[in-house]
Amino acid sequence: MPLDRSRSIPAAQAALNAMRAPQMRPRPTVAHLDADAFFASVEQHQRPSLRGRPVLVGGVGPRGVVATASYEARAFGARSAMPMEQARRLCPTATVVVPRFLAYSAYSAQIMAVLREVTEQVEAISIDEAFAELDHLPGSSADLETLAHELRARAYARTGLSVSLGLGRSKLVAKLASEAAKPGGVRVVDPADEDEFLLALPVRALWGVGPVSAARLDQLGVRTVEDLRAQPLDTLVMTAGEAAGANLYRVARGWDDRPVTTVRERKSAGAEHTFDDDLHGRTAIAAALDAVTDSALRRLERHAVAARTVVVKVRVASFTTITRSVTLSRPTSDVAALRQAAQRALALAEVVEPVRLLGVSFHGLSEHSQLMLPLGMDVGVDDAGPENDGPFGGRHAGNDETGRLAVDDADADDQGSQGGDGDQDGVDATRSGPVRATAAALAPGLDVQTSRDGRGWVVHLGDDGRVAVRFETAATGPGYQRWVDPEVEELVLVDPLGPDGLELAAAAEPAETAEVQGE
DNA sequence: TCTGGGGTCCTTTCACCT
DNA sequence: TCTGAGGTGAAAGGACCC
Repeated sequence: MPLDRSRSIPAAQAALNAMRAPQMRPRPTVAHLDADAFFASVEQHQRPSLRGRPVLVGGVGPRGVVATASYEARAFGARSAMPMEQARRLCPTATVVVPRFLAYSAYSAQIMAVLREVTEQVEAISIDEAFAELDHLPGSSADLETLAHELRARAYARTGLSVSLGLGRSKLVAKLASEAAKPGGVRVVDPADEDEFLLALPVRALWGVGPVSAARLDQLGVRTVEDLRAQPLDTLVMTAGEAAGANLYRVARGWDDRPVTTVRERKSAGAEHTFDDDLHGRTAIAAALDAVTDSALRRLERHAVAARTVVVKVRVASFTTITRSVTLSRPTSDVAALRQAAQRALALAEVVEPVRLLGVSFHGLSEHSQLMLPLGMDVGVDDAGPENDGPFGGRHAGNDETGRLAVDDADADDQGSQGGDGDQDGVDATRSGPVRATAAALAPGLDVQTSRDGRGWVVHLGDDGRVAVRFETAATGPGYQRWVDPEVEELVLVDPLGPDGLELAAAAEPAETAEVQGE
């Protein structure tokens, strides 16, 4: 993790700092925990018939991609971010399911709790990853390694999931160590062994070096961290840019003194959707934008009261992405004003091609909202006035009668949306409490229940409207499968169970860690 | 092969102000 | 009054992460 997301510094300062070695921790007290194939492992834990079998978690629509492949599926070449159709071809025996973020959040919370039992300094960096600072604990590297094994065992006991732990004297090394420990291991890198560990790694292993940077470095003949260390600062800056170049210079030397931070400020919130079929025509695109804006508003209301900038993202059929934004004069929670700003930004994009993706995100988040003044006093990028009916008086269908964002409405609207599973996105998989299943609301992997068989999950949707359901939970062992016709027999969508096999608390707010998507 | 979704951060460009 | 330098903020695009 070479890029310091938490402490942004000006580029020139970064270059200057790059030349100085920081004061490093004396012992490998930074732990990085990473759950192995997290989404797929949760599925295998809750559905015993999937254990030891290839599982693909992701979007099931024609444009879906793989969020996580189980290790069994990886053996066939399936990988994260691969188009689902391609992964299916590589691994025809794989079971494909949509993500269930409510379940993943519950497992994540348990894993994070294991870390918090030994330190308050836990930094969750995604749903399945966290740093922990252990510098308050006495003892040698061997003692810390013993503790890491214990944490691993505790996480397994509590969730049934395998996690890997890396320990180093920096976040950089700890993260790379956990990667080296996978699957299901512990790796402690002592300061004395750091160079040997780092120098052999390919540059692509470093956080912040993606395909583009790796290709540029390759042209310099830089393929390993050892190659990287041989490069002067100015060469790296010319190759990767001011900030990234300075970071590469430091990372190549193992220089990283970033603290483990427990709080992070959210900068934006939004939603986007890739359509199964491209949208044609201004009317259809504008209508679809309203729906995406509503999804984004639901996310916004979970994280902030108001936003100032609305960014619209349009990906057209040729896969070109256009973004346009509208910044209001002040943050607002006025749903109508935010929706309208999104429509204005869309107009600025002057889209002529068919549209495959629409996204809306809100920036300039604020805990406070100010009244929107009517009569064009709210100056945007273009000359359109806010056209609302006065303070909080949105004309459009808002989130409540006042048009304001309802901040107390904890939802989990996007459960199941990862992977772009078309119109099934965030449907009833997300709702608390039983919901009568309809064909449109079902997707492979969702939790269902019948009065006759109890709890199960959707394995397959038949062409005739019937649903193949396997009735099992983590507690039952592998279950039986049978066809259910929802037209004839009551089939109910239910919330997932937690790692303890108990019902999740109704309308539970997903853990903060769950909101960093992906795995 | 045909490319998701939710984010953060960086770089470049431009407008505006002093 | 004109011009340029430098700072700042917004906008847009892109790389990268999980």
